[in-house]
Amino acid sequence: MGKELAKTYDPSGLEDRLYQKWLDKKYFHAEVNPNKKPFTIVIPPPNVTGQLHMGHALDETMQDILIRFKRMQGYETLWQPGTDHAAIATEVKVIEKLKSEGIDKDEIGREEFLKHAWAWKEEYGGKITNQLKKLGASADWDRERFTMDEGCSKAVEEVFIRLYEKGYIYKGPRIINWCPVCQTSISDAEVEHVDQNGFFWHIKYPVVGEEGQFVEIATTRPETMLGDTAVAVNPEDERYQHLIGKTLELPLVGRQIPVIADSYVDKEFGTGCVKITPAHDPNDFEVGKRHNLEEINIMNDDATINEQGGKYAGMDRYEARKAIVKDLEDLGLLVKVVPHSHSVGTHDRCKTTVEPLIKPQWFVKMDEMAKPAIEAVKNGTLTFVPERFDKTYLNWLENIRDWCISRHLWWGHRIPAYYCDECGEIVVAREMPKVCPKCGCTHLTQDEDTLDTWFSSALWPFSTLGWPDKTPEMEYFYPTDVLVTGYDIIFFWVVRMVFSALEQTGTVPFHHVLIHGLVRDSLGRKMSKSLGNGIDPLKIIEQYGADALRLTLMTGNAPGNDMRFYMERVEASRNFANKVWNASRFIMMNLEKAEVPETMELSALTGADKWILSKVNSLAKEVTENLDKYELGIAVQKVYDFIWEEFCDWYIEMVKPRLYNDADTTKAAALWTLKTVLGNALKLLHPYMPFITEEIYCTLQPQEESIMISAWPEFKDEWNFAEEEKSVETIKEAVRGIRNVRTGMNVPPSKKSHVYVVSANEELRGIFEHGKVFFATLGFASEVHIQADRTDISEDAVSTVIPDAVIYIPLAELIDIDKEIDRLKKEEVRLTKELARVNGMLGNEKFISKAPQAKIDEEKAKLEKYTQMMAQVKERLAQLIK
RNA sequence: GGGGUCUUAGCUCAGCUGGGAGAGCAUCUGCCUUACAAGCAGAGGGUCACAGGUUCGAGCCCUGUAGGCCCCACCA
Repeated sequence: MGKELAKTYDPSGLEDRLYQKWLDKKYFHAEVNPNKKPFTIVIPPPNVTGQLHMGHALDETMQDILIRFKRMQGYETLWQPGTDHAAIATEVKVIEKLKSEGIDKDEIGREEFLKHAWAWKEEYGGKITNQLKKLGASADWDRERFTMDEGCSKAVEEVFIRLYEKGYIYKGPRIINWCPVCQTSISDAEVEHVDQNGFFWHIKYPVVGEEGQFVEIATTRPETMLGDTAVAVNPEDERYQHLIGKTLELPLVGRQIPVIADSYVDKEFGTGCVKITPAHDPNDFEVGKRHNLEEINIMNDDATINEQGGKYAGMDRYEARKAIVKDLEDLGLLVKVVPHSHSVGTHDRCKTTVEPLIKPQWFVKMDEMAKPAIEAVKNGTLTFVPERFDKTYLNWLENIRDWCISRHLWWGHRIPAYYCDECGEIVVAREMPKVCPKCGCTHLTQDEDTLDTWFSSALWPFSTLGWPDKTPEMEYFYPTDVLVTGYDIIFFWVVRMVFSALEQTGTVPFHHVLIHGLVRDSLGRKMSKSLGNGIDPLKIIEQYGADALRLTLMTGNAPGNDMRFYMERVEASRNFANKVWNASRFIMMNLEKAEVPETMELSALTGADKWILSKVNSLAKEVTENLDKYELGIAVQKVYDFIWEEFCDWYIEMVKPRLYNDADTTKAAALWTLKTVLGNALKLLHPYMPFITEEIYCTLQPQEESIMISAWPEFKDEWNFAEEEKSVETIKEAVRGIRNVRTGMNVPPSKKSHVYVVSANEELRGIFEHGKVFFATLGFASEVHIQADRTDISEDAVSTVIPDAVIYIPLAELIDIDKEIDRLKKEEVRLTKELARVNGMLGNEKFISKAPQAKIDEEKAKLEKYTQMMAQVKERLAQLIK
């Protein structure tokens, strides 16, 4: 084709073009194909109105790597994409937008509001998926889904009805977490506990009928006293036995409340007397149930005090607190105020302090469904990678409480429950019933609330495949293979998908859960909007390319750990891309100048060719093994090292003399090897760096359509050359020795020197004889002599010792005998240490009797090697010192 | 209160089932060698937090200590 590659790698322009090509060719599209094995991943659906951040970039990159790897291996790979309606987040955004236009949500009403919300979704919904495309994500966009599309909504309805009919969904007044700002209930998982410095207010409640007698309680929330219906003490508490059963007068309110005994009270904490407010505290709620206490709700939905609060009605909860404390103080009932740090529940989205309130809500009963989900991990049907996260999962499930699924929102799946206007009968059904089955009334009203976002995302692995219908996709692609997500979402999502899938489909939704950590900023801080320290993946892509970003995200950190993101690492990745680019450019330049045979007799290859071929062969094996174990970072590190060190720094340099000499009979072999090894290395790199590898691969082999659909390299026995690998390693060691000596003496590359390799080992001399050319090109030798003894070598030659050989470099005018002796003595010290270690091991009877034979043999071989090298060093020293 | 995790080179981090301490960046020394200065060739730099234990052998396993981070939990 003769297409020239630019001198430096420039990803801009190239990436969009290649992505479009892949789309046009439908490479991402998966179809049910009985002739192939399926491999499926469902994307954790990003919020439909969201914006791509580094966390997504990491998550999607990992999935794309696995998908591309499996696709090349010949699997029918489905990466199922889609987005989540993100109930609260989206609703809040829409409300804000309407507000800015002067429109009030409540004025326009539900129907009109939803029109605006859908319009918003249409406008911004495509944004994040387009951003995923910039990353190179090879998801099957033809199958894109949305949690509120028809199919997913049908699945939601189906599950709700099934669970209701089974008795797993119930409605009841319970104390729930209420967000006064978002004006909705939220689940336990959405409550974030934050430590706050508050106060302990000690307050006296007078004992009725006993003038001057008080009970001292301590509270962090004095305003809730308006709803107190008892004071509790521990039944074992000697101090307060006489109080149990007595009646107190609630200050400011005047209500008479009993002193009750309940073991919930901790004798050691506070005063040992606890005010009980069943309507505004989850614990007190439980106590209240046990003692049949009245539940007095003192708050409105916006956390202002209601008419139950008497003179405080209308005040905000914090205003009321101030006023109440002040009034108590005036009455002389405030004993003291003690600073106290405690954890306060806040809404994870808006950070508002949650108000526990009693409200009728819908719940999912968890105890029964949790069991098989626990079992699935315990018996290995479902595994976490890394393994330690199964503890997080199990810990949550084993302590799970019923799941509050109703939300006082409009944007979401409306609860399919209908109430009879006459008798209040609840009917759960797919459609509004015509008549009430109980009283025959024809007026029913649908429940106003919608479902928790996670209720629909819990069904995502199968709702996207067509469930509850028995679709071919469900048959073929389900259960999915692996779920990739962050550890921060195990409770919210992973757990709920697992128990939902087990309940509805009878199987786990995926076999493995690959967990990753958070991407932090360079100082280790969480990237956040409020800190303004977020790094925009799209900006990085624009500047350095998606490949560089992807490589950065995949290197330098262990699975499941958080990583720090800093620009130096992106630059390092970009530099690697450039390295790959230039090596390929070099190879293509040479390929243009000569004919390269399609196939090559392996016997025509030189030792160096066989060495690198053998290396890339075992690399393919290792990388495949690592990828199979989800060791994505280790795998790419190996490819990186191979390409940069072995292939570029050694093989390409070794092969240059052959390329520059048209008379060289092995030139074709060199070209064939360069092309073959590069091709395989590119394939191994492709899942990580899809764009650059595609561009090079198709330029290198214009007859190939795409690297994406090329076959993944497999280990081949006939490419395994153990002997050549060893020989080349020996030569490399010798060359390194020569370079070392020369650099140590500040000899510039321009100054060539003779090199004498002296070895009594005939086989070794043979190897060096073959490697002569490498001493010349890589070791700056003008002449190379391989010989069995020191004949013709001047006394003042510099030397270096390698196993079974000594290399001499005569540099008479440069030699500094003292420096030379120093270097040899350093080597002597090193060898002495090594010998001591090896002798220590081999001299230890217990080592000999207990260590594996292979290890013993290894150490014996080392002993021999070091002994021999030591003899050479000593001999050389003797020559110099005499 | 429970659980998890971390402490390894100046910085950021790897180190798979225990068998001679690694990378990137930074630093120092040479090189504009016709693929690449976003590069090449070298060098320096670590009692692997501390204390015990198991083992022939521990950065890796066990126990404890100190410090950091995270998650869960109803201390009013």
